[in-house]
Amino acid sequence: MEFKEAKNKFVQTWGALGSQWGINKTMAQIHALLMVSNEPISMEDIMEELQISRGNASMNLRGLMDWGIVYKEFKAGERKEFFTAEKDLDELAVKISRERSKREIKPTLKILKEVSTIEANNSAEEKHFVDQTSKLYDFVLKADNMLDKMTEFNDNWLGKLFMKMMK
Amino acid sequence: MEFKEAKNKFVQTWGALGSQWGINKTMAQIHALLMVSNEPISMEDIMEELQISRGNASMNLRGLMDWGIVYKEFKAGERKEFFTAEKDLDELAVKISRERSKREIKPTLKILKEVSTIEANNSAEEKHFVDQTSKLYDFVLKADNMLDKMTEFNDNWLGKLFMKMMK
DNA sequence: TTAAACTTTCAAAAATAATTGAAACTTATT
DNA sequence: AATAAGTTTCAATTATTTTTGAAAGTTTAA
Repeated sequence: MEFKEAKNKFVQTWGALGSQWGINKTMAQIHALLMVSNEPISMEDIMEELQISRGNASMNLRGLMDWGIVYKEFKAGERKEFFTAEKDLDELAVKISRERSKREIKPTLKILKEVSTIEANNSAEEKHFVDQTSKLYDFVLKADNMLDKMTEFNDNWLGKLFMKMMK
Repeated sequence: MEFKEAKNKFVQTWGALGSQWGINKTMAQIHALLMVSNEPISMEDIMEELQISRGNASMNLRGLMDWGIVYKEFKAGERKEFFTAEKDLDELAVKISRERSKREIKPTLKILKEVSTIEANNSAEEKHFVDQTSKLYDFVLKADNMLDKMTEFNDNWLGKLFMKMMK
């Protein structure tokens, strides 16, 4: 396989994966492209390489910047903007999990708390509902904390020790 | 908040969350409904409660069973089929992570290996591509293994120790 | 201040994904 | 073997999400 083919395959795969994870295809593709590029890329080049419109490129780049995983760069003497992706994978994982926690897990926890604290009458049905949603609340809270700790301690001794233990 | 309202809120929330994670809304809603129900539910009841068609209910129940998180049950004397969800959350997490690994991570690793092992010429561009995709391969492999180990040891002493360490 | 270079926005169009419903299929009962 | 009870399938429809492209907005430079 030659470079161009490999690069294309990577971008396509990352894009398809994105869809399965609720991220739109183009956004994932742009990210893929920036990840494997050794230098900043202009919007023009992204449009060209992925064959997408200016509007599409603009909106998805904005989206990636909102996630904190793509940055704008300015090149001396150049008028236009260039973009780079966070290339440190540990850092990328931290940012993604922080953001997902903020956007999805925290709001879900709020709802779970609400619905699990209703006054159940003594029917088995209502008791089970309260019981199950409470368990879910605890579980999600635990998972969220764990993920947070794991990313936080990612590359320190504690994390490394854990990796060894789990081998 | 009264029971019916809470239940509805939970089902809606779980459904919305599903979409963000690449699971279709109805599938997530059916799962939610079964999770908080203390007894098996028939397809009729699911259709009624979620106001969906027979075909939709059938296909999404099938999907949930393929994930291994919903089971068919037969009630003595009853002709029709009833459904229950896996209610043990640790078990649910294990099944979901196993399945996602099989469906998404493993195929991705295969591609990453392919594209990261091309013969790079000595341009910085190609070198960076190989380097970055190799790192990505290692990272994804490590994460996949970790998740596997974590769910496997979920409720044994090692897991519990880890939880304590991370507090 | 004007014009050029570039970016953002957003309503309309296109693409994709989910849903319906009725026919085909299965299984159990008489 | 015929019928009834129930389930699955899938082409057509409907709903949702993404993309386009051109107008409006910004910034820089002469």
